[in-house]
Amino acid sequence: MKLKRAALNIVIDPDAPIPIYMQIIIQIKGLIASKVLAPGDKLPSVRKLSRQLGVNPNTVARAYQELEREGIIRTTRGIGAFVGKPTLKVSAQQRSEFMSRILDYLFTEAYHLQYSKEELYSMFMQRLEQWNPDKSC
Amino acid sequence: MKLKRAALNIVIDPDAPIPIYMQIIIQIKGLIASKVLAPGDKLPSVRKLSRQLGVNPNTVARAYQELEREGIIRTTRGIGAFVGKPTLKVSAQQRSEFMSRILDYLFTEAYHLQYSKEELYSMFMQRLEQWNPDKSC
Amino acid sequence: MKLKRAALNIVIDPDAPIPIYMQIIIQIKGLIASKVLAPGDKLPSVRKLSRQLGVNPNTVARAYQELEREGIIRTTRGIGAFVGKPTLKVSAQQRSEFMSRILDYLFTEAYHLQYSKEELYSMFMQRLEQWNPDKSC
Amino acid sequence: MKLKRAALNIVIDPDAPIPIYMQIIIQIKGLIASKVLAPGDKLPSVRKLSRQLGVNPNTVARAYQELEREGIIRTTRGIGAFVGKPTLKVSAQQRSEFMSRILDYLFTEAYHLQYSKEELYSMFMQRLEQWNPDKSC
DNA sequence: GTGGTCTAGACCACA
DNA sequence: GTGGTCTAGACCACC
Repeated sequence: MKLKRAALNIVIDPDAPIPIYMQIIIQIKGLIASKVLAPGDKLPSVRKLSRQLGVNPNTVARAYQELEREGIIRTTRGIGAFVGKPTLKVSAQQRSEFMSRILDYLFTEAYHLQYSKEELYSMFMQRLEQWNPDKSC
Repeated sequence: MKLKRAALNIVIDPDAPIPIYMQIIIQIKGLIASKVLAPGDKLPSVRKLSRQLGVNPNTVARAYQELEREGIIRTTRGIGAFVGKPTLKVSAQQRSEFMSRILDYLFTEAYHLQYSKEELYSMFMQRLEQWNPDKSC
Repeated sequence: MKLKRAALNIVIDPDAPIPIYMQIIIQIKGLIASKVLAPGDKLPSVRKLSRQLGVNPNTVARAYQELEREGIIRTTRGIGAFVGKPTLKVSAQQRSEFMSRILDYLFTEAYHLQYSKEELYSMFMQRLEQWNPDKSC
Repeated sequence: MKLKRAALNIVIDPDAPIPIYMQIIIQIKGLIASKVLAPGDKLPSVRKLSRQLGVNPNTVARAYQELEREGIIRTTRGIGAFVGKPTLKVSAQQRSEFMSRILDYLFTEAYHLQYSKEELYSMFMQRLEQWNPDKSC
C-alpha cells in the first residue's frame, strides 16, 4: 500500500471578494507561519493541488509564481515547488510601513466593532503567547 | 460669506492595487475611528468630495453606499450623508471571528517579515496606548 | 475624420525561444529607453495591442502586469496603462550586479564571435555617443 | 596513481529562472572566453560533470550537444568532448546583427537602471581593459 | 512526471 | 470602455 502525504488544509471560497489565487497565497503563507510547512518541504504539484481544490491549474500556478516572487517558495521546472528558507527581500522601511498599515487596519476595525482597550489587549496577548516565530516546531 | 468646513483629509492613490472606492471607505472609517469625524457630522456631498479627490462622482457614491450598508453612515436623499451612531449590526460570533481573521493575517505577515515576539509586542503596545476608542474627542 | 495615434512598433516572433510576453516587455522597455514613449504616455489597451500583435489578450495583460511590478508603467482598472516616471526600485548592489551580468554576457559572446578589442570598442562607442539617457527628446 | 585534472569551476543554481543546461552552456563558454579552457582541452565526461554538479546526466549531455551545434566543442563517441578551435560559423551580417542586439539590450537596461553616460562608459572600459581575446593564455 | 506558456472565450469590477 | 480573474484545454521545456 502506498504512503500518501496528507493533503494541505486549504479551503477556497469561489464567492469571496478576494481572488482565488490570492486565497491560496494567503493560506500557504499561513501554513508556513504556523509550521505546518517547513523550509525544504515539497508543495503539492500544480496539477495535484488544482484537483484537490477544484480550481484550474493555471490559478494554482499563478499563486505559486507570486509566492516565488516574494521569495517564500522555490520552484524548479521538472522537479516541483519547495518551501524556501526565510529570507527578507524588503528594506527595513518597507517592512515597518507594511506592518504599520496592518495595524492601522486592525485598530480601525476594532473601533467600528466596538472593542474596548482591554478586550483588544487580551485578544492580542492570547495570540502572542502561543506564537513562536523562531522555535522549531 | 459662507463658512467652509475644512476638507476631509483623504488621499487617493490611483495606482494602488486596491480600488479607489475602497480607499475612500477605509479612510472615512479611519477618520471616524480617530475621532476626526464624530456621529452626526455631515459628510461632504458626493459631488464635492469627488471634485476634491479628482475622481468620478460614481466612485464616491459607491463608497457612500457601502458605508451605509455597513451601518457606518446614514444618507437621506436631498439632505446629505451623516456619520451614524456606533451600532453593532453583527452577532458576537461574527464579531470575534472577523477580528480573529485580522489577527491571523497580522501574525502571518509578522512571521514572514521576521518580527520577533518582543518587536511585535512593543509595536502593538505603542499603538494601543494612543488608542482611545471610548473617550469622547 | 478621426485622429488615430500611430500603433506601437512592436514585432512578435512566435517561434523565438523567448516567451511572447517577454518579447513585449523588452520591446516596450526599449521604446521607453529610446524616447518613443515618454512618462505619462498612454499605452494601447490590452485588447487593442493584442489585436495588433495577433496574440491573446491574456498574453499582453501578463506583459503589462510584469512591467507594472518593475515600476515601468502604471495601470488603473477602467482607465488604462501609462508610462511611469523613472524611479529606481532596486538596491545599488542589485543594480551593479545586474549590469555586470549583462557585460559578462557581452564579452563572452564577443569572444566567441571573434571580435577584436578595437572592433568591440568602436561598436560600443558609436552606440554610446548617440545615447542620451537624460536629455528630453 | 592517476593524475586528476582540477574540476571545472561551474556553479549551478537550481532556483534560477534559466534552465540548468543553459547555465552549463553559458559557463563553459565563459571559461573558454576567459582562457581557463583552451582549444584542444578535454572536457569532463558527461557522467563526471553531472556527478560534480549534482544534476541529471541528460542535462549535461544536452548542454554538450548544444555546444557542439554552435561549433564550440567537438565530441567523439567513446573518446570524449574537446574544446574546438575558434571557427566562425556565421555570416558577417549575422555576427554584427547578433552583437547589435546584445548592445540594444545593454543600453535599454542601462537606461532603466538610470546609468549615466559616464558611469556606463567607465564600467565598460574597466572590463575591456582586462579583456584579452587574442593573446594566448 | 514537473512547471511554463499560450489560446479561446467568459465574466466581473471599475470609471 | 478599461484591466483583472478564471476556466478549459493545449503544447512545450525540462528532469
